Amino acid sequence: MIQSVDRAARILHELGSGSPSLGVTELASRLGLAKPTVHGLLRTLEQCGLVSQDIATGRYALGPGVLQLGNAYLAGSELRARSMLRARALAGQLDEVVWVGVLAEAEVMVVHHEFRPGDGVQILEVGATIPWHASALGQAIVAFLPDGEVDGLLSRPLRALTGRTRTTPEAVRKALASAFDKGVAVENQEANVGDAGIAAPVFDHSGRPVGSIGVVGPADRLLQRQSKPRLSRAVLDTARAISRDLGAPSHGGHRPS
Amino acid sequence: MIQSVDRAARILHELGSGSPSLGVTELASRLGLAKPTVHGLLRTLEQCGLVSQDIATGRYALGPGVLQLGNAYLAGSELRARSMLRARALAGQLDEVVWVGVLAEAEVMVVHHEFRPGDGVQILEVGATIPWHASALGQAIVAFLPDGEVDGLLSRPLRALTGRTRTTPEAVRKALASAFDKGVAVENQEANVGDAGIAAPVFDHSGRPVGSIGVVGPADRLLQRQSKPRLSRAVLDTARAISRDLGAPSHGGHRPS
DNA sequence: CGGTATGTTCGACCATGCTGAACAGCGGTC
DNA sequence: GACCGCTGTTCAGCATGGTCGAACATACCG
Repeated sequence: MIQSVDRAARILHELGSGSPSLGVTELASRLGLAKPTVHGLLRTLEQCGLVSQDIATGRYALGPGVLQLGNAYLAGSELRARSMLRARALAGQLDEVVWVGVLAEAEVMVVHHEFRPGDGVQILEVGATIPWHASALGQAIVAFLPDGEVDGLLSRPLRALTGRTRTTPEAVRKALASAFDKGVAVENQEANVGDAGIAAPVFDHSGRPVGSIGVVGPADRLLQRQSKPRLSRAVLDTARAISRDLGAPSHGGHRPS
Repeated sequence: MIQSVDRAARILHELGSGSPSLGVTELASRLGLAKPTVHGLLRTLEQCGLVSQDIATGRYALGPGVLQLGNAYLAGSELRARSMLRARALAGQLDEVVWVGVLAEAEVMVVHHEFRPGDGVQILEVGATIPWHASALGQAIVAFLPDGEVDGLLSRPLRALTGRTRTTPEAVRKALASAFDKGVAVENQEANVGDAGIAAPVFDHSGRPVGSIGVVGPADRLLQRQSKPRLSRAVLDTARAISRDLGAPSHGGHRPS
């Protein structure tokens, strides 16, 4: 581990978590480093375009270079490229919002967002992250990971976001077992009150889950007795098709129908 | 300048420019570094989530952490936050695509994209970059920068993207003078054949241009004799309103009407 | 099976990164 | 206007962390 690169990354992480800008002294305090150390790292990051300084206040913020990298990440994402058309078709077919996500540490991050056709004002959620355990997208991926990785994730704190969020490893394991058995994860108001999600994992050529695709929307609409099976089937079929596009082995990871 | 942080940033830059994934040997060659050096940097970046390795091929690619930072950059952008509603209104009023951009090195980067209402399939361009001199968004910002910064930008190569791209410092200075005089930059098929742009700068509380807002679309529609003055006025008015929202001094930077 | 090219590991060396101390500038208070 | 507190910035000495040559392990190809 190269210490100074790790420190620079932690600075970027701090600048990216909540406060739009931070001062040298504040960053030094948060990271437990000397001010000249932080200052030197910031200057280098600034020269690279990853950070910029507000001249008037002296405070630092993320720079446009990170957006450029984020965009490049999306452009290079094979999962996203291969999902987009099928996600659009799914959104049209089901008349629901469709998201594609990947696991990033203990969260699932949206890499593609297909709007519900005909809806009014919607906010693009690409780049947004949700704790994996509180979302169908996240549960769908983790359910198919190797045991060691699942254990690792379950050993970390499982934060409650609503009153319905499952936060004990036992309860989350149950949800994962169900997702594994059915091939589809269902989440009912664990991330947001009123919202639910249904998602299925997507596998790559090696048979490993690399992401998931799912619908998100009002729980009373998605989890209606007649809707849920239909939505689940459509999501699973789309996930399988994307997996095939990515070269996944037949039934690789997925439950046979 | 901290060398190892700079090297790490250059690795990210290489991974973000074209090829979706690169090997250690290829990166070492491009950067003129030893393979163990690159390997160590990649390992650290991987632990930070900014890079990930394809286990099957051994190659490295940008990781989800960069998308998270890109998203955080957008979330923290005051220019973007204060532009969004006015950009939407402008797109509705003019029935055109509206972009908001910021200068990033020698390019202008789209930080907000408002779709043309009613259009069919559109690609979100947030994060996309265009050479500043070949776009109205870029010219609108640079026209109001201090002379020293303008000179610096003009001393760099001015690449041609179409047959109409102005590439000599003299020609670009003329375009900048016109943008300065009128308060609005107009670009006719310099970035893309068939497309034009009309943009105005946005100023912050210190009176410095921090971005621009403009319309982009087919040249024959935007630059029609009756359209152009109407679009220019609406874009300029919107830019002024956003500048006021950002606390810019009255007529700060903008030309008085 | 041999050759080639890759990613990875190891350890010695020295160049770089780190930090305490000090300074410059700014805003607030009296 | 002087003083104080706090910030970002600079400097130089020192210790450590980063670099890289050499070697190795692995995979692929003919």
